[in-house]
This record gives sequence, structure tokens and C-alpha cells, in this order.
Amino acid sequence: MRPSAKPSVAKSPTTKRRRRASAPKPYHHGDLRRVLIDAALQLVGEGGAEAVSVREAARRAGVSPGAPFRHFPSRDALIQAVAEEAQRRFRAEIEAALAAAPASDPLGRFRCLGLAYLRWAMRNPTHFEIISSRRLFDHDQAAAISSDNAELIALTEQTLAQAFAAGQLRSADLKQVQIAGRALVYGFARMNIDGHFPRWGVAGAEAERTAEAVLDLFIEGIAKRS
Amino acid sequence: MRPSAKPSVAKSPTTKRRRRASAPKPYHHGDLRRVLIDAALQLVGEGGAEAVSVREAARRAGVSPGAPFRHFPSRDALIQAVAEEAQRRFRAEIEAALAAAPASDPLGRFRCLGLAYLRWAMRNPTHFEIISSRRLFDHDQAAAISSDNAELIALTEQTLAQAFAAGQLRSADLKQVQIAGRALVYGFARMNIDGHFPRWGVAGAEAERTAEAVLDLFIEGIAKRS
DNA sequence: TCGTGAATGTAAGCGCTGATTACACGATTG
DNA sequence: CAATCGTGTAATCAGCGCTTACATTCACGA
Repeated sequence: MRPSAKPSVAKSPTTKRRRRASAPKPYHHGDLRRVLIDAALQLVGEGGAEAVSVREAARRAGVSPGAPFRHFPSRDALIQAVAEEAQRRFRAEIEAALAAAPASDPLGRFRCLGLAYLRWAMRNPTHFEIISSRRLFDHDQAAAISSDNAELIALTEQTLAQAFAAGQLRSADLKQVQIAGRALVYGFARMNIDGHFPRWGVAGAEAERTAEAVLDLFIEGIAKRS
Repeated sequence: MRPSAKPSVAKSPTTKRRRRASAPKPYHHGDLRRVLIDAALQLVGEGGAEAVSVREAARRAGVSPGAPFRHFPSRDALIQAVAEEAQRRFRAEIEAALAAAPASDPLGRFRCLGLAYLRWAMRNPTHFEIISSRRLFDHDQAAAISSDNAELIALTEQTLAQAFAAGQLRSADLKQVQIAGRALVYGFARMNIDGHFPRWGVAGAEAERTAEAVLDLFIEGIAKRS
């Protein structure tokens, strides 16, 4: 079969030079994997994880529908790769914010951590969603995501422990405080994603101000009173 | 077309009586809409909203793939009907719990409200998910869900206002407290759904105990200190 | 320099899905 | 009894994930 020899434009001699000089489509893409992840990241940003289809990613990469399966065994694997990329960025942002916070005030560092979390989640809602809800792919197979996440939790616990050591906390049950704090920021971020704040535009300034106020309310609640 | 006249089994006279006496499948289902919603509710319970397909619901109802579209114009409409049913049950549970709480202790009522919320969400995770994340269908068209939700929020605000009037609250910014409280319970419920508590089985006793502890931590944080 | 095999693309097709359309059947009603 | 409306079926469409067979190109060793 294959009656129309469309792709092999240059069937003449000097094939290689011709291809380099004029052909718009080299047979091999170069870095299709990377391009597919970028396309899928864009799709996630546009319509959430459910809007990601292998075919659409292939389409945007200018490649046939079956090509992605050379790089990802399944759609889930593509989603997972996207999630790993998003998680990498999320963690980098959190750590950058924490690095800029003074070590002298552990509770203030905790606040910085929460703020960075909230801000990233609200500015990248679909990316946050993809690294959050585990129904979208198999988190057990995504070791990078799990370890990144565990590291962030450990960071939180350390910060809380330092705050307690400095006498800044009311409760001694750090585990409880940590879970409550996570639930608060996670809940706020997801309420934003899930459309529970219809008045605010996504990542609007008002939403971020409210996020900050809610975080402060919580921190005052766990802090030792002056 | 239609060369094979398979379906018209009883082309003989006395068709009606024959059907009533022996036919296992009356042509008309009776209450297909209700059966479809139940089937879809079951599908949601088994694999989440994404696991719901119109065909599968039709299959379980013992009906052809196109039949559901007589009752629901689209898959989203079916999902929406399921969500309305779930929301109805959710609200009923919350209100029952609140009705059983004494009016003399508004902050205690607030706690009951939060507990009922958390318990229902953790015992019906997929149903909670379907009424929570607005990406699954168009909430603007589901007036029943929006109004139910608004009523629950109003109930929360009333309870908080009563608690403040009784001098039980530290902060006067009730709006902030209400949003923070919602974020906390919502976040906890969603973390459970989204698999952030891998050790606990869904709706395990430990999870519910932790939920209660976290709620109490929050309430202590907003309460006036003794 | 030239084969040759591995890597990576295409083409075709399977079964599934949501959705639409034309038609068949049954019950209600005048 | 006949008309009609509500509700089922059958057939069909396009899009999806995924697989298989084949085409093309690259990289490496004789």
C-alpha cells in the first residue's frame, strides 16, 4: 500500500542535503517526548487533565496519532510525565520561597511556606490539580512525585518543630497541626480550582488576599497568645 | 433497510396478552430515568465520576445504548442528575445532624455541622466528589445543587453569627472564619478522596478520629480562650 | 565507505465511547 | 377505532486509546 508518497519529498539523489535545506518535516522529530509533554502541559492548562488526549498532543506536535506511544506506553504515562514536571516546578517554587525567609522566625517561615503553596496553586490551578488528585494516574508508579511530596511534608514538619521549640506554638501535637494546616491550604486551593469561589477570577488578587487572610487566621489559632 | 425483522417476535394475533403473559421485556421500561440515575450512582460509587458511561448505565438497565438520551440530552446531564441526588442526601444528613444539636451552644452546633460534613464526605467519597468538583458538569445549570449549597453555607454563617453573639468567638470577621472552616473540612475530605492519606482505608475509623481532632484544633483556634 | 540493526516515525484498524437520526412499538385519548 | 405522543430500538457517525505492521532514518562497526 501507501500509494501516495507524500512524506518523502526528496527522492532524488543528494537526499540528505536537500532535506536539511528545504524539507519542512524531517522524519524524526528530534525531541518528541519533550514536545509531547509541553503540549500536554498546555492542554492541562487549557481544560484540565481530562482535556488531555494523546491524539491532540500528537496533533500539536505535528506527528501521527500513534507516534506518542513510542515514548509513553499509555495515556496515563503521559499524564504522569506531565504531573512530574508540574510537581518539579511546584517544589522549586516552595523551596525558593522558604530559602528567602529568615531562619530566626520559624512560624513566619511556616507562613511563607503556606503562602507560597497557596499562590502557586492559585496561579497554576490545573497543574496543581494534576499533581493533587490521585485518580488521574497511578501515584504508586510515580516515585518522583511521591518523594517530592514527602520532602515538602517533611519540610513542613521541620518548620513546625522549630516553631514549637521556639515556643511559638500553642499545641504540642505537631502531627495534628501539620495535617490541619495541609487540609486548610489544600482545601482553599481546591475550592478555588473546583469553582467554589465564583466571584473571583482564577488567581485574582482578591482571591490571593483572602488566601493570605485565611492562612493568618489559622496561624493565629495555632500560635501561643501574646 | 432493516432486512432482518428480529425484534418483532410476536407478530401473531393476541399480541398484547402474549406480552403480558410471557415476554420478559416490555417494550417500555416503566421508570428508566430513575433506574439510569441509580445505575450511574452505583458507577460513581465504584470508580468515580469518570467511570460513568451512558452505555454502561444503559447496559445495567437492560436497555439499548441510545435509550438514555430520551431522558438525558447528554452524558453531562446524567452526571448532573446523579449529583443532584447526592447533594440531596448530603444536605439531608447535615440538617439531621444539626437538628439533633442543642441550640444553647452555637459553637457546639458548628462543630456538629463540621463533623457531619466530614463523616458524610468520608463515607461517601465518590458522591462527595461529584457534588464538589465543578469540572464534572455545568454547575450553573444545576440550580438545585447551587441552592442546596447556598443554604448550607447560610446555615454555617448563621451558626457562626450565633456563636459570636454568645461571645464564643475570638475573631469578629465571620466571613473569614467561615471560609477558613469550609476550606479545612473541604480540604480534609478531598485529601481523603484524592488519596493523601494512604494508610487509612477510606472511611476508616482512624480517619474519622483524625478528622474530629483536626476540626477540634481549628475550633479551639477560633474560640475565645478561657 | 557501507551495511545492518535499533530507534522512531507512519498507516491502518480494533473496540470503546458520546451522540444523532430514522424508525418501531405501546399506551392514552378523542 | 384511529390519531398521536412518549419512549424504546437500530444504525450510524466521529473521536478516543491502543495495537500491529511497515517505512524511514540514525548510529555504529567491519
